[in-house]
Amino acid sequence: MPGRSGPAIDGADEGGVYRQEDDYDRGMPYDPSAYPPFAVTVDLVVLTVRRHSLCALAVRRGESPFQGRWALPGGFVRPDEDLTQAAARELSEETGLRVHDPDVVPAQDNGAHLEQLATYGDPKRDPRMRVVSVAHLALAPDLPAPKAGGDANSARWAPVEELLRQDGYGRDGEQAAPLAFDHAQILADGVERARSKIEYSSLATAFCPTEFTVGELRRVYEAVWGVALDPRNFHRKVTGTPGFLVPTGGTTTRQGGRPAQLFRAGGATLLNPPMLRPEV
Amino acid sequence: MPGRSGPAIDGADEGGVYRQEDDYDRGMPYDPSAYPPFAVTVDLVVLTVRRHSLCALAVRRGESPFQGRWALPGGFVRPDEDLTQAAARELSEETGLRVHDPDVVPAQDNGAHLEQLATYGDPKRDPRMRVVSVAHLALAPDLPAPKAGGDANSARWAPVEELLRQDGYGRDGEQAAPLAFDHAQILADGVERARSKIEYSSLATAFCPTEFTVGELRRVYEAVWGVALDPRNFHRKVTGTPGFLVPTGGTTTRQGGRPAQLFRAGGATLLNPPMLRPEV
DNA sequence: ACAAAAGTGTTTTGTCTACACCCATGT
DNA sequence: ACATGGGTGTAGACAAAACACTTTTGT
Repeated sequence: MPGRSGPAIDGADEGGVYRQEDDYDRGMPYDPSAYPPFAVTVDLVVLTVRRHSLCALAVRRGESPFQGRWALPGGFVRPDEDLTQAAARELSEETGLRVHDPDVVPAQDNGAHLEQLATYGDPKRDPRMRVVSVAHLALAPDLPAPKAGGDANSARWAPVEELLRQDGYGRDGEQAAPLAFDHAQILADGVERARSKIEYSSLATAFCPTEFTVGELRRVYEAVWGVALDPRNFHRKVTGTPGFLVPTGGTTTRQGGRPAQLFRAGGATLLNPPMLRPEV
Repeated sequence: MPGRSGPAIDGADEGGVYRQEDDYDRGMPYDPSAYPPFAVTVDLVVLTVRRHSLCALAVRRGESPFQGRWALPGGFVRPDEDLTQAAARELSEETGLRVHDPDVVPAQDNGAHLEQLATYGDPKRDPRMRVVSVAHLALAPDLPAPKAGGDANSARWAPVEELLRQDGYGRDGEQAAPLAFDHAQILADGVERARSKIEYSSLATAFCPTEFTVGELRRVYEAVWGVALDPRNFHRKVTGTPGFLVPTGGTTTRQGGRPAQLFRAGGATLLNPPMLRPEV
């Protein structure tokens, strides 16, 4: 057992405050002074598709550190709630979205998809204290407008390339300074997760309203992947994948042209065969 | 903003101890009494392939709660270390394995693969206190024998089906009681991650020694997936996938039969085309 | 009439599967 | 000689890409 001097009580050289045992779960009693105090938060990567581009929800920081910079929405986990509950609460507070109930299949309640993304715990990621943040990924259909704290200037949907760009300025002169903390990394990880997951799952429907056309679903894939897809092959593939889409019987011409069939998300969550992302 | 009364200071009804703001990162100063105290740990799902079956490392708990039950190895995150560092330290302490340096490609240092799995934070998952555990997944080649704390009876490699079985007994009369805490769920998630990830990545080589044959790699896939694969097609596929395997020039007859070429892991991490897992 | 978007059919090209068959060693 | 695992060839099933072509609306 390399680097292990004995069966406990390491870390005394950091001030003797914490007992950092290797084997906490072999029987440490509850003693608040016996473990290092961490703050645990949830941060949210909320993605949607607006005007043919993949956008994320960003909130403006009002105070130091990173005052005035954009950040991902997030907040503390409360003592009595699960991580997923905390993320769902934050999501609801920021967007008014309810989270889709996994027991209700297919997802026809217009709720958002929410899943855990990854956890970020670099000791220096927050200069104020040790914060471990459990990032979550939420996918939502296009929403009216962000309404954060009543302050219209404090939250917005921004294209992810703009939020991840470290140089230059955004579309309307918005300064494109890097996101606060390690949120650029979190956002990049969330986008990558979404990009890969719509390949082999029916997740792309989470970006669509309850009823949608094949063309609208295709524009979701095109926006998330940043590629152009052949409408004919896409149509054949998506309607031929069992359980992906169920026709509602209705049609719409809201996209112009010939009336298109309306579909709802089917019960399938895993697509077989998968949607293939074109090569680079 | 449904359910939101104002721009902060919720949670006072839980005793007024913590300020559970929605927007901690908009400027809360460091005040230890201002956030709920969480313990943060890492738990490890360490997988290997032994005797044609997928095995995980389990340690015996010496004290309450769950005294005498098997659990996953784990421990506290120290105040000055990253989550990955904590997991690598625990892995080294439990197995002596070094973690493969991601800068050294291909992985020829016999190090283990280590990645973050998911985070578990149910308020009741540990009866003693609020513990948020960041689980990690480690994949290792077959190892001599576990050496945990010098006590040979306190750690073992066990087939994952045995550890996940909630009824009956193990192979050598070992009681198959459920794993402690929520570790059965964590193990199941880790196994599922490994099973899906060897499909589209070169991760399966992490179960092999530095040099290995195509047959040995095939037996890894068979053990992890629990299926039989056609040796001829597997050989063609795996040697035909660019960057997956690099021949070393040597041969071996350690499996009997005709001498087989030896390979090292190639630089590729993502396999294209992927290895296809046979249908159920 | 024309543009625009929705769908269908067909050809070509490639990959997966199944299995016949040969190769090189140990006993 | 024969068992054992390693490796190649090949034919049929199947899926994907490319694209010609028809359908149904709005203007």
